[in-house]
Amino acid sequence: MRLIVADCSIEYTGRLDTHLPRAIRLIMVKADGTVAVHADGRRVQPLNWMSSPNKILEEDSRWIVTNTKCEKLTIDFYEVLYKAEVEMGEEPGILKDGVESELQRLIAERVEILGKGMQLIRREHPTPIGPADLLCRDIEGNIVVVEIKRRGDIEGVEQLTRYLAQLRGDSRLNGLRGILAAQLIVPQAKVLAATREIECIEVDYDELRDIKSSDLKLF
Amino acid sequence: MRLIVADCSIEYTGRLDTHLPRAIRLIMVKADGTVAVHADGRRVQPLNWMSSPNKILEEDSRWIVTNTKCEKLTIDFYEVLYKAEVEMGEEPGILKDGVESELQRLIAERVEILGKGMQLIRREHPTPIGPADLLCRDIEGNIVVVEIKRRGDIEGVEQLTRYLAQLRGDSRLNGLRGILAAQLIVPQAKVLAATREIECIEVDYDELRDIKSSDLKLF
DNA sequence: AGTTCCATGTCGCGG
DNA sequence: CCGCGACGTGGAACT
Repeated sequence: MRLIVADCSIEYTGRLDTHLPRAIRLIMVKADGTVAVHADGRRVQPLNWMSSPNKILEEDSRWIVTNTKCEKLTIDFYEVLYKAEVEMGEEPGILKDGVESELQRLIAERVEILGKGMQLIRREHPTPIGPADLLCRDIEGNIVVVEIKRRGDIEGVEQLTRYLAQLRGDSRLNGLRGILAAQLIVPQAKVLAATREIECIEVDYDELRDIKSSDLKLF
Repeated sequence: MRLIVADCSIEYTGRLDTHLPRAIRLIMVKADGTVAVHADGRRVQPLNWMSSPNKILEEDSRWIVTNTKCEKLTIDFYEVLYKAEVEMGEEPGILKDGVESELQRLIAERVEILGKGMQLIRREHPTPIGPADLLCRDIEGNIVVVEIKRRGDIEGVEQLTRYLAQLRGDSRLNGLRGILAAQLIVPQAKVLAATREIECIEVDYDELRDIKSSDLKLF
């Protein structure tokens, strides 16, 4: 990784056009050629960037970074204040715990928490408007569409409603109903869900993990 | 801004939990205390971060960054390879050209592309749930709500649906209908829009600009 | 402070 | 490579 602190002005042309007036900024060049420009302000994100794969043309006082999608980043240098090059090696990667995909996996492995006798048919059931998280069959043989969210809000209810409307066009799916499962379901979502006969189930993440691990111990 | 390149491992606990195994990374501390951790990989975004306002407790080989929302970032240092502190001054700010607001302006000046005889009533028509992009009157005298997006997806259809539902409560607006206008409209959005009798219109940005400029030449 | 909505969203996964 | 959806979405504008 190369780090350059410089007095510079910058133009970007591509998905839109941007201009950064002359000022001091940090320019980060990653091992793969990714370029990011950071100011010292409150922003976490860079002001400008160019993802790899790209090409960096370095002239005396001007860099021109281009990619195949006709995007162009032009950096004009007035003065370079600091420069450093560091070998950083491979990034082993970030481990995340508590995201939706994990919640979905945990629930899919323990669908009984959604109702006695509930059986998983499939995950990511495809529909023309996107995949439904879980498709299950309840103890009475009805098909149940399950939408899983870390935080259940109105958007989650809307999403599930769309899947239900779509799947109700499929005559095989009689007695179709929906369940919104989330760690937390906001009151507004519960109210909206009630008007659409969608069941709301709040699941405890840690408890869920315990159920799963005790389950694994049994077999 | 402080720049630190170090062999470190990092934990984040807050909205979720993350773990970064020991490796060499860049730690950026901005003037206001914002902390960002970058690897040398393809990512433009930091692996971990803590926005200001926050508190940084610096011990010998461990930093603990906390904020008022009970988020915590813990950095364990094994070796510091590079350290720098730079004064960068004020960021004058980035100027952007070609974002949705501009697309809205272009369409507002040429609403006939949305239908023969279409007339603009107003931009940013206020509703209790946010402003509708354009309010128009079609050749038959019906009110048309227009939602403008650079990319039209399901969320855009939902947004427009909410405005329509809201405005249909207003009895003056008989024959109300909706148009989703975007540079690109994804198939799923078209499917959903069709079920709600929302018209989808794809507009070409450059063409739109040409129409506008030729329009200007005429007068 | 709370809400809404845009974004060069970015990122990762699956087809 | 594209399509799709989550994201610690971030960030700005407005109430």
